[in-house]
Amino acid sequence: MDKGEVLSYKINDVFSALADEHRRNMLVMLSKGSKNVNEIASAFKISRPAVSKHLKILKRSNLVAIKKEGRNRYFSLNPKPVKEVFDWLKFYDKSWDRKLQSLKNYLEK
Amino acid sequence: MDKGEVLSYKINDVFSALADEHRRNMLVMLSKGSKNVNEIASAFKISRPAVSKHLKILKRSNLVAIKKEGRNRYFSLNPKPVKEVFDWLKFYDKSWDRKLQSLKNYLEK
DNA sequence: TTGACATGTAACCAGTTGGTTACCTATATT
DNA sequence: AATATAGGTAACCAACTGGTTACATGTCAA
Repeated sequence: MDKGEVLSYKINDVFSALADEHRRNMLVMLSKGSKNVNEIASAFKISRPAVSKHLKILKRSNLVAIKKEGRNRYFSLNPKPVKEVFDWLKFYDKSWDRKLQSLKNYLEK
Repeated sequence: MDKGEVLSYKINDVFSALADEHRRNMLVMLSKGSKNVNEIASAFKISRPAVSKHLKILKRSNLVAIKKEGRNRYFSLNPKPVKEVFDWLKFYDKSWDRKLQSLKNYLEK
């Protein structure tokens, strides 16, 4: 019912795309270089059409880009939507700089 | 089918909890102080039971904590799961420090 | 103790998700 | 031209979501 604000346009799609283990693992795969559908599918136990559906959802959220080459479709990572996620999450602390610092400490621990 | 890894336990719930505009707005509300169900519900156009459902999902993801006081239930923000989200997202860039810096620049722009 | 208030739960509905198998199209290969 | 390969689409199913209204429970107040 709620159509969302201008700034957070499509951020729903980004969050729900990330809310699945298979899709997150696909993104991790793609972070090591672009791959075609069969290369991606062979790394998972689900069927290839199921993988196609996941890739469609990742495409919808703009987390991946597609380049056609003959009969292959190469998927690659698009980091831009992640910025939106970070941008939204900053509400969690008004002193954003301090947050980044404590987060950095946390990750380095 | 996939049960998830130890480190990302429940992170699915965090992402899907964040994948709804109403729930994100509830979190923003709570970032300004704890509130009971009616205070939260009165800020939205949906019914109170619908708000209860959203709060249940936020509770499941551990993004909020509940304190009972008489017949009121006060909801407050729990920032811990957000760290898991940041932790997961760091795969996006091996040079995490640089990422934080460019992100900081982006947000300050 | 009677009633009002705060909140959760049940039953229902329509739409979406994540999986399957079967089939179609397009591009290579021989 | 015939066949193999890459990948999308359709039809189906069970489970979950997000909303509703109606009802139940627990606590405060007159």
